[in-house]
Amino acid sequence: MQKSKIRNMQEFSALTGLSRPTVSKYFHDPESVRQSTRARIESALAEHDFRPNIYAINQNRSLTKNVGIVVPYLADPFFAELARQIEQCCLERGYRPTLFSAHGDPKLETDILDNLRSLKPAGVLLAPLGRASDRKAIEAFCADVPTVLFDSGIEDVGLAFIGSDSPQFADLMVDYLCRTGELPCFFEMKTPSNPNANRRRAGYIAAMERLGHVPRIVSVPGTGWAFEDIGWREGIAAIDARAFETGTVLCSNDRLAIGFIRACFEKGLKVGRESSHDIRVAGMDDHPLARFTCPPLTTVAQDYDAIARQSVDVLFRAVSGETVSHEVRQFEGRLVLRDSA
Amino acid sequence: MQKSKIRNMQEFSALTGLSRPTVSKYFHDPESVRQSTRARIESALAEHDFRPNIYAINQNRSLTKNVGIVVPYLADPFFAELARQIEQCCLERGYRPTLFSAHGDPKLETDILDNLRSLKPAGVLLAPLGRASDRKAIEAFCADVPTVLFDSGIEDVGLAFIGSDSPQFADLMVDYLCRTGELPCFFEMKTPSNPNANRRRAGYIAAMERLGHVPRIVSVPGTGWAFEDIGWREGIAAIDARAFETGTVLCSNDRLAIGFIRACFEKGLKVGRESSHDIRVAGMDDHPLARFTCPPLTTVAQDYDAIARQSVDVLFRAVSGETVSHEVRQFEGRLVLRDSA
DNA sequence: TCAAAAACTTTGCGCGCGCAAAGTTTCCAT
DNA sequence: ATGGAAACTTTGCGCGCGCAAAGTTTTTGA
Repeated sequence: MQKSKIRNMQEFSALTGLSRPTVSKYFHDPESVRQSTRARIESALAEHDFRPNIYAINQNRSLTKNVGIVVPYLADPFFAELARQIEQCCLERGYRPTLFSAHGDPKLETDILDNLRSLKPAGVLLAPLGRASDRKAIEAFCADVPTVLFDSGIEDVGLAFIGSDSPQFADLMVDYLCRTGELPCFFEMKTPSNPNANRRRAGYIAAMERLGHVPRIVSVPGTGWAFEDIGWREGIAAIDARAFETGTVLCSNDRLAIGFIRACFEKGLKVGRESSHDIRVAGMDDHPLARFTCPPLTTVAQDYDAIARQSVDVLFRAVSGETVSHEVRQFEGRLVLRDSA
Repeated sequence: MQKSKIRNMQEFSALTGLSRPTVSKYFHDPESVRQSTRARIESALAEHDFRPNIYAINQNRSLTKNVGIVVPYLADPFFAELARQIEQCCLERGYRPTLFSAHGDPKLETDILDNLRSLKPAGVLLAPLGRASDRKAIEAFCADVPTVLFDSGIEDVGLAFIGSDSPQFADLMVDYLCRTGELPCFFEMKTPSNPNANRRRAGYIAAMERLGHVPRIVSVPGTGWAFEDIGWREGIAAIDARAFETGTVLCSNDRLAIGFIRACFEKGLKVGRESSHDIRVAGMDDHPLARFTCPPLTTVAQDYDAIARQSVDVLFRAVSGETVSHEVRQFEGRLVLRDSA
């Protein structure tokens, strides 16, 4: 396999003695050419190591193997992990995923969608920013490109919405917390960046009322995606202000909880479920690091695997011609009992 | 701005009454066409909302605005954050970054590089997997495409290496720990995935010897990128085996430390620098979540911003014609004193 | 005012490849 | 052997756009 200056398929095909389209056919499916032809190509390949230009391929293909994956904030380990699993699913099925992060910026999200059109993707998996998203832009995009929304849905937009059953998450945890100790207060950002926060609050309220309790919500200021920081700073402020009427705090998500646990630590509040502890703290998501707080965080686990697998599944079913009516699939959460609550 | 079926620049230029190349010129630089021409294009644009296909552009451009960013494992918040900053730097300079993660897989890393050639990037910023990388593939790639290595270098490969001064990291922390308490043991993975681990161990050994102490290294088994998990499980095992000869543990990186702190918590060891505590724990990196352990983690901060900025800077200097001799820039770490040590 | 210079626009070709239709070879049953 | 289908290969054109050279218009200077 020597260094070579093969610039394109034409040049490569020349030194096999075959025509370019035949070689092209081989690259599309090695089995589709005669055995003798295949051997000639592969021996040439062994010496010259040519690879077709993937973007030129996709420019002309009627159906490409490209898949776009868009998440709102990739530096959030939750999305990083989910994106990773989705990428793997796509690769396993022989597709070419490309990952994009909106970095929390609606403008960037729209730009990404615009660029994605140029990629001519077979389909797109999109976790929208949520409230901040340019809804019209997303609708327009979904009308043009087969798109599955995941994590956060927009009513009747896209082929499907695959995510978690946010109210059920809250319900599950509220039920557990009420059964086992003091009633939970709900700790959240007043203007949350992540899109499921409102549904979680609603779920909390509904669950509390169902059990005959008065919801107690502590909404704190803060914008952006530095949730741990907000959980910490505003957690301290809330503790100082005696904002929590009970000794149990349900955080809107694990990252907030991670920050809040540090706040408790600093204020000398011992977190845990034993009666010797001062406060119980729970989160939601089963963030990759939720197992590593001290004490480890009790939370409701998102089914990463099911969301990834199902999203990819629905997308490829639709792409391969199956007519799919707008499907909504919200996986239930699983209570993960650790020591924090 | 009505929905339109403009498929390409030709169609678009037709309804402005101009030729396609003129419109192309406009998209390349709106100032480069006559004011009256520009007005015509922009009014047409207002009605039909056309955007050139970015991949078709890059197929033909002699110098594209594409930049490839490759990291070894994107679900690691350290790389996610570094990649995010690099992306921002590229965007600010009018380039189009595309992010790739090797997901810890050398084969995937090579595939990514091969695909990157098709993108015809102006340049690539690559944080290699390290020892696991296919060194030849990387060398060959760097010979063809202007590439800056960051985080982890390969001798004399690429335009430059921009990273951190790993030995200095260890030196800084060892010095601090020795000054303020018991001598530090070094806690690391025997076969680490992340590439700087060996240099950190070497730095630890050198620093200890410089200060006249005997290095004490605890190397634990474990593969892959679930460092917290390894730090936790193997941390417990090491504590049980009384592997640490002193009450101070310097972890090879923050993620390991996060796991190890949980191990301490479970074993009832109070982590902290006061004499009332049982053990001091320190890390390296200033991982995004290092501030949120309990107690917050004392560590050596990588200069994310400098690494991102400098990498992008060197790359674009080289891309814009400046001849750059292989530059190595290793930023010093900054001691971040928190409460864990 | 008018020719030369500058600024701008258009023509024609190429990038690397997919695709359909046309041409060729191979295979098999008769 | 032979005709015809099946399998395979080639021809010709198109994708959406950049680029250089050629053509056109506008600006400049004496």
